[in-house]
Amino acid sequence: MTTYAPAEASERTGLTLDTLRYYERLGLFGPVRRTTAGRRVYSDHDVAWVGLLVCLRNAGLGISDLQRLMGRLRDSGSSTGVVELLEEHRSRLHGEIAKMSVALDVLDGKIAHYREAAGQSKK
Amino acid sequence: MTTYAPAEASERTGLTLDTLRYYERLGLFGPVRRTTAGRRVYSDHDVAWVGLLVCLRNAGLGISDLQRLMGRLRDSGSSTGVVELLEEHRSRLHGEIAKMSVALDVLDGKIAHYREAAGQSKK
DNA sequence: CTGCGACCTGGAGTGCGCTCCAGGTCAACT
DNA sequence: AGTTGACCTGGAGCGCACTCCAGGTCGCAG
Repeated sequence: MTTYAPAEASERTGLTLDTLRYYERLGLFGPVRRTTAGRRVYSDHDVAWVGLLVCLRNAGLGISDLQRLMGRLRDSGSSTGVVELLEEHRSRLHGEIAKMSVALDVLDGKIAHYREAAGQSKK
Repeated sequence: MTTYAPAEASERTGLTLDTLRYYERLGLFGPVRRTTAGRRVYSDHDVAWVGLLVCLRNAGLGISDLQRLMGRLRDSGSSTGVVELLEEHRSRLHGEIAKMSVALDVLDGKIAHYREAAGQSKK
C-alpha cells in the first residue's frame, strides 16, 4: 500500500497542509497513521477519501454535512442512512444548478440589453 | 411611479431590512429617496434593481463583483465594460455548473456503491 | 555538530456576507 | 398626552471555512 508524506498528500489532493490537518481535526477522515516521531503518513486510502471530500465540497456540501456523513459511515454498517443523505444533496444540487441557470438567463438578457444600449449613445 | 416603504421593499425583494440597508451602504444601488424625517422611500426602479442584484448573487457573484459592475454603470455611459464583465461571469457560471455536474456524477456513483453495499451485510 | 527544511501543536486571525443591537426619532392611533 | 410600532444610525458580533503564526521537534546533508 502506497503512502504519502504530508507534502505529497497536499499535492495530490489539492488541499494545503493546513486544510488537510483541519479536515482531520474535524474528523472528516483519518485518523492518519504517524511515524514514531509523530509525523503524518497518509495512505492512498486517505488520499482517495479526501478526494471524495473535495468533490462533495465542490458540490456545495458544508463541513457539517460531511461530518454527518462521516458519522453515518463510521458507526455501524448502516450505509442505509448514507444513501438518503447523498440523495438529498443530489436533489439540492439539482436545485442549485436550476437556480444558476435562471441567473444565467437573466444575465443573457442583461447582456443583450446593454449590448443594444452600447449601440446608441444614451439610454 | 409606485413607491415602497422599507417593509414592503423587503418583502418584494426577499431581503431583510438590514441587508437592504447594507447593500445601499455599499453603493450597490440607490441612493434611495427619503422622507423629510429621513425614512427611506424605495422606488420600483430601486426594487427592480435589487432584484437583479439578488439574481446576480444567486449566480455566485460576490459583493465586490457587484460593486465593480455598479461602478461601470454609474460613471459614463460606458455600458461597454459591463457586457464583458457579465460575459466573464457567464462563463464562470458555466464552469460552476460543470463542476457541480461532475460532483453530481460522483455522488451518483457513490449512491450506487452504498446502495449495493447495503444489500450485503458488510463491506 | 550544525544547518536546514519539513513537519508538529494549539490557538489566533482573516474575509465574506450578513445579522443584531442599543439608543434614538417619528407618525399614527386611542 | 401616551403608547405603539416602524424606522433611523453606527458599530459590534457571528458562522463558515479556512489560513497563518510562534515556538518547538525531527532527520538528514555537509
